[in-house]
Amino acid sequence: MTRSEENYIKTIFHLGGNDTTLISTNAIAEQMETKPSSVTDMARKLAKKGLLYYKKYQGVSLTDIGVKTALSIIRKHRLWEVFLVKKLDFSWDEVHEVAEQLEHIKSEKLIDKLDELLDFPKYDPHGDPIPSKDGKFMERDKQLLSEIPINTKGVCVGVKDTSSTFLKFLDKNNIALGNTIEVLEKEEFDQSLHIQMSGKELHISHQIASNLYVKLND
Amino acid sequence: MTRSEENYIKTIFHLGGNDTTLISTNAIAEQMETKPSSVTDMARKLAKKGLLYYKKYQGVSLTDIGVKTALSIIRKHRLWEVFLVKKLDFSWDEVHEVAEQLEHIKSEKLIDKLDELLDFPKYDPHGDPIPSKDGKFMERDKQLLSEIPINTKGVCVGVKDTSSTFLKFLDKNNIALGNTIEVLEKEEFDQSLHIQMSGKELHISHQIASNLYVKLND
DNA sequence: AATTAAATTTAGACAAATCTAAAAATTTGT
DNA sequence: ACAAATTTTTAGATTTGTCTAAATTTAATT
Repeated sequence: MTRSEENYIKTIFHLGGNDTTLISTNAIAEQMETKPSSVTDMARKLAKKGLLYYKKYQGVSLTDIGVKTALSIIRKHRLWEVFLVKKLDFSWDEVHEVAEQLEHIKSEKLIDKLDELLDFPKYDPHGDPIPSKDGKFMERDKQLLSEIPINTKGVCVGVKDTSSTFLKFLDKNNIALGNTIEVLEKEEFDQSLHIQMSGKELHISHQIASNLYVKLND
Repeated sequence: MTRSEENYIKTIFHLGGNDTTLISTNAIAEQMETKPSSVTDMARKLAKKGLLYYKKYQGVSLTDIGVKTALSIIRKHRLWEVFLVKKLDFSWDEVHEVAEQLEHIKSEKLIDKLDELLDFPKYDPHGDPIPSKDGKFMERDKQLLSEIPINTKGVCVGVKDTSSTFLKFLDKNNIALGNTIEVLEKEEFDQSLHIQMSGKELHISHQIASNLYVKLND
């Protein structure tokens, strides 16, 4: 598989192509910052290779092989992200770009050994699950901070927005995965939240709260 | 720089292009398993980019920028090789292929942090020197085992042939970098050697001895 | 249901990197 | 030094992945 083919497969997966829902060429083009006509060409090619189904004018969906391929690429991407953070002291807003390159390195041994070096991590630095060698992964039971009731406590386990600006903002406010958060109060007016975290009280906007995942304490 | 451009620069450097000697397009083509006409095209392109001098029908040599570029790629390649051996338990005959891919990853921070993780190694798993960030490196003072006199002792510090078959052969015979070797006797007939290593006596062919580097004890 | 709007595909072109076959330059051999 | 052999370059074609602009299909609107 070429790098370009891999990027298409990965994008289609992220757009929800793991079930039979058809993904439009337009949606893919937009996500990949390319033109719909280019997507059409590639869709044909990947369909012929058996990685996806392509219905003219309707869109594409991944075949079983396509899904397996996507999970393998995502596994590599997320393992490399863990490596960058845990072994090379990258911050979580710096890893994506480099992992985009590293995910295309072809060596099964490399990725298995990397997995071992990192002690078989289950989640990447943004809280996203890392598929196992055989393509299984557990999506964590989690909710957006903006959607949990007042006076409940949860642990911060992930981010929805993984943009550099958002992650840097979180760093600046000492919001990190693993922190325990309690919702003290919700402002009716702008849906901003008063929360307690690491002993301190904090006021955060709805925009922030709707991009932070927490796992409720059981 | 594209991956292809980087491979050309690296190959030209290895063919001796770090001085003003002109390297023929044929030699480059043979080394890279491509056609001379392809080399001509790329030579033009790289000359226009200022990475090498190209004299029609004469050959190419790297500019200062070209040499710097080559050293940067070689630095990456060798650091990744060390990583694979030291951190991921690859054997020295497995690293080349993967390092060929990893050397093209673009991130200065990545390579600097990797250098740090590995404790700033000076040599790769085959004994070849690793250029520093600013392109300096020390070629070790070494000699081929086949060329040192009888009854001298040396430490095995490198291999000339880095092919998988040769490296596997060395493994099988417990010959590794760092071992102390003493030449006991040379056979006039076939120039094979009787050596002492790790307490044991060994008989090795000229072919082996002329692909092993040793550093004489001082 | 007809027309307009939007999405998608087709057709043709382009850049990068390569190749083959023919032409040109250089080197070699006598 | 001149012809033959070798090396190198040129010219034109190919593949991959992309693009633009035009044509076609599907969806939306009244």
